[in-house]
Amino acid sequence: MREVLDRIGDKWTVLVISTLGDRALRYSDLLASIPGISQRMLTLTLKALERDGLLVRQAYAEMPPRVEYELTDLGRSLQEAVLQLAQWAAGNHGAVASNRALHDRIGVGRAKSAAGGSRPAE
Amino acid sequence: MREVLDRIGDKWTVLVISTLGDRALRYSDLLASIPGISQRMLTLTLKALERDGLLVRQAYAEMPPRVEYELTDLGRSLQEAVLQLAQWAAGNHGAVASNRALHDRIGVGRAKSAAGGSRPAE
DNA sequence: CTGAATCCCATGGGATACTG
DNA sequence: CAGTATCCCATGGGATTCAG
Repeated sequence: MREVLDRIGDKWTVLVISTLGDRALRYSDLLASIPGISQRMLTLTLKALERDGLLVRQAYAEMPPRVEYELTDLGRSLQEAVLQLAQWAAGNHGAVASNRALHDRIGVGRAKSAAGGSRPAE
Repeated sequence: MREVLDRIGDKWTVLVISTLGDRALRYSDLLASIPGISQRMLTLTLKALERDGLLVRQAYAEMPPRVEYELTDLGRSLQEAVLQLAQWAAGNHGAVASNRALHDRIGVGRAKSAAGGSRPAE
């Protein structure tokens, strides 16, 4: 459990995994598709993922050079689990937001049930 | 997607969520059940989770004081998604470890297939 | 285009001590 | 017991620059 967190706990890892669907993407594609990520973080994240066998790096000796990254079967299996979280987020971030707003407005103590705010969507 | 990560991306949040099963736990229980967490981090994490309606805090005016934390329905729905990850970790951390070992030993470039190392378990 | 290397600062988070 | 407050350092990570 602790191990998965040292792997997933890093947000960039999750973003790369979820961005990399079933298709292979180039370095520059990933850089553009993940808003806010820096070259440094993308490179480090890709290396770590390749090291763990979650994705493979394919370099083509062309001009200009082209490098593609693609999830392995192992990586895709992790992606599925990650997608569960994404779906949860999509379905419940509204409830979370309203709970937060209520909690902040009322102050600590009385935020018991925000009109179904604490009930999951899915 | 980015929002879920600012919530899940923090390892302590995930550990608290997964530790808090269907039962309510006291502050000291959580502190003991989550190896490595500090008082500070536990407190901050609990506050954030309560704020978002993922758990409720129940204080009993006794001596000595007792405070229990329990997941809300919303929190439990998130926990299910988190458990998917935990199961993935349990089933595949071996494959990840062998991939990593192979990658480190061989050096970059040739770690193609570690005897099924890149194939998911579940 | 795909990186590697360096600089440097913000913050995450541990240790410790104090309070209700 | 259940926190809160403070100190303080390690690291995460952005910006920038250089290289193949």
